Amino acid sequence: MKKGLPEKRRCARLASIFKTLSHPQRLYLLCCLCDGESTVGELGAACGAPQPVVSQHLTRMRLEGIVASRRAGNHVHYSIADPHIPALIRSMEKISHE
Amino acid sequence: MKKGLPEKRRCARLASIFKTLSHPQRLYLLCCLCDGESTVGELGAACGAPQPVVSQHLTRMRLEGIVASRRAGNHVHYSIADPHIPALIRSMEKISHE
DNA sequence: ATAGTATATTATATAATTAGAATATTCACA
DNA sequence: TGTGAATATTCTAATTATATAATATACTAT
Repeated sequence: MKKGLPEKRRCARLASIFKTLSHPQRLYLLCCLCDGESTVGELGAACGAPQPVVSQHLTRMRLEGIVASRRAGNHVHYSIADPHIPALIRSMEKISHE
Repeated sequence: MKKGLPEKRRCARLASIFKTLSHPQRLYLLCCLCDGESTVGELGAACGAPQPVVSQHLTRMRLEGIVASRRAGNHVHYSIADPHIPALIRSMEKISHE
């Protein structure tokens, strides 16, 4: 047992974030949002998924605190909420280009 | 649709890695391994899980290419296989201390 | 060969996630 | 107020992940 290990409670929280990132479409949505905010419709077009599915994924990420939403008319704009996420995604993009 | 978005195939690969990281015990094991290689027994003691469970988690991470193993006598030493993982974990540790 | 220790595998029951379809809500505007 | 567009919610079936227990393998030393 070395120093500096995270507590197990904290591991559970971080694992939960990873779980939220562990779906290909959610990850793609997040990558899109790293370029700036988008509406649900734009995101759906970008990832080619049916609207309810996109909405479900966004809701899940919002509940996890990863993205935020604001309504403008009858569009809803989503954006990255946790400022550490883009760096995490950049770290991730260096991984195994196999 | 902006430039520089990862391909969907690549998102699937990266999401799979995230899924592997999305279990509290696996994440804890990885954090332990960031301090250097350890045997299955040491890891089991560190995270307080039964031996078969630890072994299952390690096998899964090995199949994903995240860790590697070498046998020495009847101990098996595990270590981080993908050199980008520690950076990914450090990025993650900056996230939401809630 | 036998016994003991360390690690790995398998089986199974349970729980969680996912896709897909249907429907509901919210808002703008005629 | 009523219609259409954008988004959200709910439900169900199918899939996948997990925990637990039992058992198997690999190696060392006697």
